[in-house]
Amino acid sequence: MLTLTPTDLSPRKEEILRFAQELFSQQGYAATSMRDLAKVLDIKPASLYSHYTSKEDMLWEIALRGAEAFQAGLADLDLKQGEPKQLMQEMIASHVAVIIAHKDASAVFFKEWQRLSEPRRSAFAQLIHTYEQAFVRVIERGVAQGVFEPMPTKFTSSMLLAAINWIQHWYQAGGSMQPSEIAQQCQRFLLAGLLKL
Amino acid sequence: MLTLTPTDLSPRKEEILRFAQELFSQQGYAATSMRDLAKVLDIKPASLYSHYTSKEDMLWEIALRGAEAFQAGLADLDLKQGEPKQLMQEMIASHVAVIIAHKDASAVFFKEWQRLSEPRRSAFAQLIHTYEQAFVRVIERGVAQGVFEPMPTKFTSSMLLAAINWIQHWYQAGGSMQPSEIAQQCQRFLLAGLLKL
DNA sequence: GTCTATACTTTGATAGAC
DNA sequence: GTCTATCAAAGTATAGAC
Repeated sequence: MLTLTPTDLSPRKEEILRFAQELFSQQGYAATSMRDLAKVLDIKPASLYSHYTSKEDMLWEIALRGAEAFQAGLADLDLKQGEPKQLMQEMIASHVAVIIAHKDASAVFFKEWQRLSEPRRSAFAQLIHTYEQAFVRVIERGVAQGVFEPMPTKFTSSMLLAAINWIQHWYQAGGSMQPSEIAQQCQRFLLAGLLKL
Repeated sequence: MLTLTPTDLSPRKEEILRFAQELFSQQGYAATSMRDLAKVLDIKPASLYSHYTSKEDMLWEIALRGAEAFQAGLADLDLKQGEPKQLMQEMIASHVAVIIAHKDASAVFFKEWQRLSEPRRSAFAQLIHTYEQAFVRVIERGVAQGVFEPMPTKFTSSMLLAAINWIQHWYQAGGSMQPSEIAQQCQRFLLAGLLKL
């Protein structure tokens, strides 16, 4: 059976995972070798296998942690009852915050999970789908209430998330825009596309 | 010296490139082997080298063709003088049209070019930058004219393009939305984020 | 937890015949 | 333009000592 929640790891495993995340995020999973990873950790490649049984196990662990972070961001929101406009603002803010706080894991959540082999790949696609559905539902509710413009809701929802996801490969801590300003600009730009004129 | 425009290719080279595009787009460049490519072409791996001297040469050729397609889409527009709102609508329509007409090359233009080695990688980054600058300039002009909302123009421009780029990995010919409807929805959603209220 | 040593596989690429 | 045959390098992973 497939476990869909991250595992508690020893400090050393955590440390290795942090470097793995960074490399997978920067160069891509397929283009990152165990030798590359060993080099940045300054150990021999074989030593990695005392901690993880395979490269894919690392990818899987990183992906699960990413998924959990995004889910957790929505956990405090009242997705069923909240007023769509306000709720969507909060969801956007949460999504931005997770990307900034977990930049490397986010890259795996967005892209690199596709390198997982079955059945993990399909299971993970399902986790992503569930997360995205939360956005679709709120947009649907906003349209139904006449607060949002009529629109293809799945299409728009995915486009909105893709717009925010771009922040992942642009953001650098210490850049010219503060996280709060980034979130604000996302809200302004994206809400405008949803709201009725 | 580095040539920055695509080469005229023999029919056979074109055919090989079409399959290479498809695999690079679907699985990623790094995760696609020459053996994979040979298999879909139903030839032996070694035969590929009668046409291309390396795997990276294919990637380079595909990337250049992608860049040319996006550039060409803007060629007929009066980027310097056009009225920003109208112009941006046309630029969005062009960008969408190129993605749909060159789905696989677009994936390379958006992502896989990063696997190029230097100096090609840097040269290509410059091509992309130039293309994106056209969007930035028009947005800047719109803000200056008071037609668009005040905003961080580079940030917004990149976010806007990222939103459209998502279409690349979503679009399937014969899907529920027609290309014209897709372009229309992009224009509606994204222009709203630019225009002054 | 890391090492040395190594097995085995996959990969990009070349040489030369047809 | 494709084949067979082959290589060297790089890849993932294992065994067993310290």
